[in-house]
Amino acid sequence: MSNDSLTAQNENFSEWYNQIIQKAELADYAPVRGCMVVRPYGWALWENIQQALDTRFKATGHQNAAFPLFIPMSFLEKEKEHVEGFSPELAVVTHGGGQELEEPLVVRPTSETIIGHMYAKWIKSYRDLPVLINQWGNVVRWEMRTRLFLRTLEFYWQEGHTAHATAAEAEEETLRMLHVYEDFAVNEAAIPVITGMKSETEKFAGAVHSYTIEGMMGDTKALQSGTSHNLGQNFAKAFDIQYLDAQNQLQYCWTTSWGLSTRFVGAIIMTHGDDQGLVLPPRLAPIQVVIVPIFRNDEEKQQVMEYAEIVKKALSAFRIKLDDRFEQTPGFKFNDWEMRGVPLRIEIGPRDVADGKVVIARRDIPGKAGKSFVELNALSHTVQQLLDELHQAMLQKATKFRDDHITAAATYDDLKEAVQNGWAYSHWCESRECEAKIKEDTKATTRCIPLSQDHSKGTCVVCGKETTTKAYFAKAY
RNA sequence: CGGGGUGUAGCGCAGCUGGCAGCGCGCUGCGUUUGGGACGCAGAGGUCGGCGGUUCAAGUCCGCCCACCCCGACCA
Repeated sequence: MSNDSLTAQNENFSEWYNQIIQKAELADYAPVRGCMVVRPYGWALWENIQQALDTRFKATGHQNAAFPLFIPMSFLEKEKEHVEGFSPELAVVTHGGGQELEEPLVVRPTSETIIGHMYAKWIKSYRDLPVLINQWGNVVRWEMRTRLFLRTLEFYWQEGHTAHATAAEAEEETLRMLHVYEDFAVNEAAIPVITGMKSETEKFAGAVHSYTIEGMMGDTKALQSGTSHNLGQNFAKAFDIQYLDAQNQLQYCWTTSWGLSTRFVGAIIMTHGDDQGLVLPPRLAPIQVVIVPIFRNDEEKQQVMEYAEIVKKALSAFRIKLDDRFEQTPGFKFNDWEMRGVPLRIEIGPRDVADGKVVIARRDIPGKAGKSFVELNALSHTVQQLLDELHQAMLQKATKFRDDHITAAATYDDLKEAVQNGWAYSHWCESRECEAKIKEDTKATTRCIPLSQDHSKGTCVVCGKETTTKAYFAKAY
């Protein structure tokens, strides 16, 4: 909307991020501290994320359902680690209908407890298992410091909750959904992520262990972009989720939970954005192709608009918008749509009408270099091809950026240096003490113990103890 | 909760030793424009964060309060 220059550079990254969100009209601040208003353009992006995930959930046998926003306080208190983890950030309702409530209600920070309570009623036999349910909804966590999309008091997400007959099945499910998130991130959002396990200190409150997809943002900080938890029998025991097995023996279930939130919108912004603004991954972009008509007089306007309608029809398989704002100049629109991250722009002027062609400009390649002429009859095919190329190019660029900023740090000095502007990948003895020392000295935390690693022998980067485990260390959002 | 900062038009800001409330962008109307952020003319838009004090006179000086932002602590 204005010609203020933006720079996606380290010292300005935070400012850049906020400006992009405002200017691209993704979200706005609500009149309540820490609360976010998601605007239509931002919500359209979220809806595409929802759809991409939902398709994958259905394909893996999950069903959607809805559980209440309010949870009795006593439910939260049933799982010890869970309540300890969440109590500082709970919003509590004490009054309803003008009267004080007998028992305070918690606005759900997550739904393990109430869903666990229901599962206990629903599950009686091994024949009832597995239960595979997902919920789309909103949750509230009273965070001290907030950032749009990344950490807000209220956020939108999906939370999957499953119950299984055996530990092995639960673990299988936990990893299956982790890989669903990985597949989504890579193949829909063009965000390369590292899949791994969270350390004991970083895991979900109440989980046996937690997995994460970890992404590197444009300022090299890490973002936990989705998580999958193996809850073991912790919640089954707290909520009496039991079943009779084939030998008529009463058994506790094994449960999992997994979630991905509107935080992922922040991941998209911070992974792909550039000095011009947003760059949206083609498969999730609310508008994949925008048509900008160019004309000088009424006669040209009529010709160009007629032609533009034909082009629009030819591309009806895509999410397409014809920018018919006559009061704005083409140059303005070019910049406007670039800022909003639209992957492809089609320019149609009198010359193109005469030639039976259009100009297509790629968002990821600035200026003339990203423009090409395309014949009308090859248009649909070319657009599909370009969208795919764009996706691949964005994935490659982000992958290269990430790999260029990961250092295999063998010594503690190397690690301290590496986490200043990137991630360190180092041997670690898995002790809380060494983890805490790194955090104390550098503000970097263990991001994850990656699933794929060679388990070569080495010594802990902090204490020197022998280990075959490596982990990523980085500053994080 | 600690440290720092900012509150003046929708947004971004200027406003000095107190003296008629301003600028840029945006917005409305008309006209000319339109292949990389157009231009002219005419307009609309204000509880200067709030309360109190000093003064002939306060956006400006003093006191208190409030809100928001940034950096910490804390956390997805």
